[in-house]
Amino acid sequence: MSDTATPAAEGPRYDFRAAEPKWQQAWADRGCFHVDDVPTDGKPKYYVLEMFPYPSGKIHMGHVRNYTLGDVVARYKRARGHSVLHPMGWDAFGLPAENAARERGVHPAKWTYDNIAAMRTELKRMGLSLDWEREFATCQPEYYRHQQKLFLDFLAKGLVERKESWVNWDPVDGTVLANEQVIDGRGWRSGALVEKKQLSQWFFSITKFAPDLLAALDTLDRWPERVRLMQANWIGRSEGARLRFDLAESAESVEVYTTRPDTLYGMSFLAIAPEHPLAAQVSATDPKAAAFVAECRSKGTSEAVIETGEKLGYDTGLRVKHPFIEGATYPVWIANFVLMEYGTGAIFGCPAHDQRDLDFARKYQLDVTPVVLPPGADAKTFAVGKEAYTGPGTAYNSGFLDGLEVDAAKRGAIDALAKQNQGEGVTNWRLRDWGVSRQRYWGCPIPIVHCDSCGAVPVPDSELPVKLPEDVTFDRPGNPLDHHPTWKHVACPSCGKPARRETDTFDTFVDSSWYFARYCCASDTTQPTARAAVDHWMPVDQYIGGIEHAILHLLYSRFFTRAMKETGHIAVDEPFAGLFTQGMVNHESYKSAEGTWLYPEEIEKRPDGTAIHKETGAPVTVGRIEAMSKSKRNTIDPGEIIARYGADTARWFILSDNPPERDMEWTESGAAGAFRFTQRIFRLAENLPAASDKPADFGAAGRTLRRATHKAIAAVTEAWEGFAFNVAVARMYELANAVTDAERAADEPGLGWARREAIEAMARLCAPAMPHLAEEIYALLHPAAGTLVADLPWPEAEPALLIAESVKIAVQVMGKLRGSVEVPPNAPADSVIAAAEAEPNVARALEGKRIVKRIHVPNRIVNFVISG
RNA sequence: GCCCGCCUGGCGGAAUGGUAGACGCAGCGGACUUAAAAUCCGCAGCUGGCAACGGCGUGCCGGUUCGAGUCCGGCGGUGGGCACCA
Repeated sequence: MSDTATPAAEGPRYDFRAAEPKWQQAWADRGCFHVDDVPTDGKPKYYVLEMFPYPSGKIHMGHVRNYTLGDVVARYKRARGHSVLHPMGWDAFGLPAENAARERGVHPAKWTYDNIAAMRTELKRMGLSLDWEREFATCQPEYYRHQQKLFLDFLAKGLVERKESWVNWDPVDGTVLANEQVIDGRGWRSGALVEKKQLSQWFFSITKFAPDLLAALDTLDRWPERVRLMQANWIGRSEGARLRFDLAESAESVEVYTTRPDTLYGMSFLAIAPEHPLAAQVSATDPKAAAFVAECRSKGTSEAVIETGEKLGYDTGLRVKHPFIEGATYPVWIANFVLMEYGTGAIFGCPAHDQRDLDFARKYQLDVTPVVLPPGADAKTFAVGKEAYTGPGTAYNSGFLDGLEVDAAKRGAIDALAKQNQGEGVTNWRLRDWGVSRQRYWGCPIPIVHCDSCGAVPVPDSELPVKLPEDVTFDRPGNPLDHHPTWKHVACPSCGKPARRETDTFDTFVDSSWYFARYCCASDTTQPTARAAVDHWMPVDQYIGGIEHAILHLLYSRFFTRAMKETGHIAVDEPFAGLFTQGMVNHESYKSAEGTWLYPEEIEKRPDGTAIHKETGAPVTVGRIEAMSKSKRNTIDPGEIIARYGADTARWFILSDNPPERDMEWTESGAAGAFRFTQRIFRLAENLPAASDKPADFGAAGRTLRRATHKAIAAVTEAWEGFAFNVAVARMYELANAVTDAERAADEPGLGWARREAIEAMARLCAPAMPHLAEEIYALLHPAAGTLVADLPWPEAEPALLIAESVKIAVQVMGKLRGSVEVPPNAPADSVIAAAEAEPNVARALEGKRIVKRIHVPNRIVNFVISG
C-alpha cells in the first residue's frame, strides 16, 4: 500500500451523514434539477417519470427501487446533454384516508397532508434529481378543478355517458367497482365479496377508442412486449357474427354473438345469461327459473364455479328456430357460464366444437353433432368424445356449407344470414366502458347538478372548482357527501330551481390518468394544460413503474390522452413513449414456533442459514422469500436503511442485486456489501497521490489501468443506456479492482496520473447511482474547482484505449476447447492459425489426424475440423 | 382452459452463435492484530488424477451449425396475467 493503513477503531472514512445533506443542499441551491415549462436552452428534451406514490405515510422499498431507477435515467440523460423534466407528486385521493377517518377520527385531508409531509422528507433523503417546484397532490382543488374541466369538455364531446347498468357493489368500501377491478368476485382493494346491483352512473366511453387503443400498441416499440400483449388481450378484439334466433312459439327473438357461425349446423341448444331480459321474463312466471337466476347472482361471478368447474343450467322450456334448417327447433337454457357483459348475453351451443358447450351438453344429455371434419379424418367414423374439436377442417353435416374450410364456411354462413336479414358479420370487443362514479367522500367531485326539470346539468366553468366540503362526518356508512346537510343543495345552473349536486366522486384512476401532462405546466392556474409546455414535454420519454399497473392505469391514461387530444388539451395520442416495468422487492419471512410472523430485526441468522429469536433464543422458521407485506412482517424500512448506511448504499444495492425488471430479494448482507463498496472507493480516492501533469508515456501498469478505465467508461455507458443496471454496477467493481491492482503495483512514472484518471471516471460513472459519493470524491480530486458532478457532461472513452495490446484466442478442435494463444489484435488469419496449430496441447489433439477445415473468427476463436 | 414470462455454481446473476459461470453475496484458507472488527491476499461448477491433463455440465429430449446458455421443434417445472370472452 502506498499510504498508511486505516487506523484501528476509526469510524467510516466517508461520512455519508454529513456528505449527503450537504450535496442535496448544493443541488437545491444551484437549482440543478429545475427546468422551465418551455425551455429556451436549445437542448433536446427528455421527460423521465416514475409512477407517483399514494401517500400512505412511509416510503417502502418498492418506492426506493422505482425512484432509484428513474433517477439513474434522469441523471444519465442530463449528463448526456438533455434538458430533463423529472417531477414528483402525490396520488392523494383514495379510500385509506377515509378508512383512517372512520377508524381514528382524523380528517382525510389532515391524514393525507401529514402523510405527504412525512414521505416528502423521506424521499428528499434519497437525493433524487427532482424538480420539486412542480410538486402537487391530486386532492388539491388547484389540481382537481382542471380535472373537472376535462370531464366537462369530454362530456360536451360525447365521450362521457350516463348509463343505467348492473354494477359490482362492494359492501365494505360502499362503492361501485369497475368490472376490471373485481378480482375473483371480490373488490380489488377491500377483498369483500361483490354483490350485483343496478345503479345509474357516469362512464367514460373508452370503447369508442378500442380500435385505436389496440392498433396503436404496435407503435409503442419501447414498451415491454408482454405489457402490449396484456393490453391487446384486455381490449380483446374478435371477429364474428351477430344473429337473431326467432322463438318458436312467439314473435320474439334472441340475439346471439358468435365467433363460429360456421358451426351453426352443429347447434344443439341456445343459452342466455342469468341477467338476460328473457331470463327475467321467464322467471316472472316460473318460480324454478327465478330460483336458478337468484342462485347465480348470489354465487357472485366465478369463485364457486372455479372450484367445482361445474356448468349449471336451467331449461326454460322455450324453443328457438334454426336460421337455416326448416322446422328444426332447439331448447333455450339459462346458463351460469354465459356472461351478460360480453357480446349479447346469449350464445348458441355447438358442443362438438366448443369445450364449455360440450361439458354442458354432456351434463344435460344434449346432442353432440360434429360439423367440422379435421384434415385427414373420415366423416363416417369421426366422433367427439370428451374433447371438443376446435382446430381447422372442412364443414360437413352442414347443408350448403359442406366442403368449405372453416374461414370460408364462416363467410358463407354470414352471407346467408345477411341475405335472410337474420344476422351480420360484426367485430366484437371485450373492453367495456369505464365506470368512474364512486360513492365516497375523498375523491374529486363530479361537476354535475341533477335537476328535476333539466336532468343532469354540467356545472358552468365559471363555478369550478366544485370543492369538497371540509365539515363532514364519518359516523355512519355510506357517502358523507350525501349526508352533508347543505352541500348538495344548489340551484340548477340551467333553470335556477332547487336541484341537487352529484354526490359521487371520481374513481382515483381518473386522477392518475393525466397527472403526467399537468406536471409540464403545474404553475398555470388558468387551464388544465398550457399547450406550449405540454406540447414541448409530452410524451413522457421514459415511464417507470410496477407491472401491476400494466393494464388499468396505462390503458386509462392512453384513453385520457386521446380524449384530451379531441378536446384540444394535448397534441399527442400516446402518453408514454417508453415504459419500463420493474420487479417487486422481496424478503425472507420468519415465523416463530408458535406460528406468528416475526420482523427481521427480531431474529438472528446463524451461519448454517437457520435462525433464532434474539430475545428468547427459540428457533425460528426461515420462510419463503416473498413480497414485502405488513401482514408477513417481512418489511424493511428504507428510512432505517438510509439512516444506517446512507442513501447511496441503498440505491447501489437495489441496482446491483439483479436486473431491474425481475423481482429482487433485499438481503442484509447485500446491503452491507454495497456499503463496504462505498467506503472502498472513497478510500481509493483518499489514497491518490497529488495531481500531476499528464505524462507523454505510461509504464505497463499505467497502460493496463488506463485501458481498464476507458473500457469501463464504454461498458458502463452501454449498461446505463440499456437498463442493464446490475451490469453497470459489475463493471464499476471491475474498475475498482483495477485501481486496487494499480495501487499495489510498483510505482512507475505516470501511474499516479492514471490512478487519478480512473477514480475521476469512477466518480462520474457512478454518479447516476451514487450521486452524493460522486460529488464527494470529485471535490476531493478538484478541491478548488467548485464544479458539481451533477453539472458535468458524461465522460467519453478514448477509442485508442479500447483496443487491447494483445488478444487471447481460444483454440478448439472439433468444437472442444484445447488451448489458447496470445496474438496481436487483428492478426492475419495465417499467423493465428499457425500459432494455434503449434500450441502444444492443440498439437497433441491434432496428432495423426487430417485437418479438414480451419475456422478463424478474428480476435475470438480458431476451430479445427478433423477426420481420421 | 387460454395467454405471457422464466429455468445457468451454495445464492443473485454475466455472456453480439465463438474460452460458460464476469461481478457481487455467502463460504474456505492466509496476512495484519495481544485479540476482535475493519482491511488486504488467495481458493472456489461437479467429477477423476499427486500432477500434467481429462470427463461431465446452462431443466429434459431431439434438430440446425465447424461451434448452441444463445436459433428451431417437442416435453417438463415454475412464476405471473386473464378467465366460463362464445
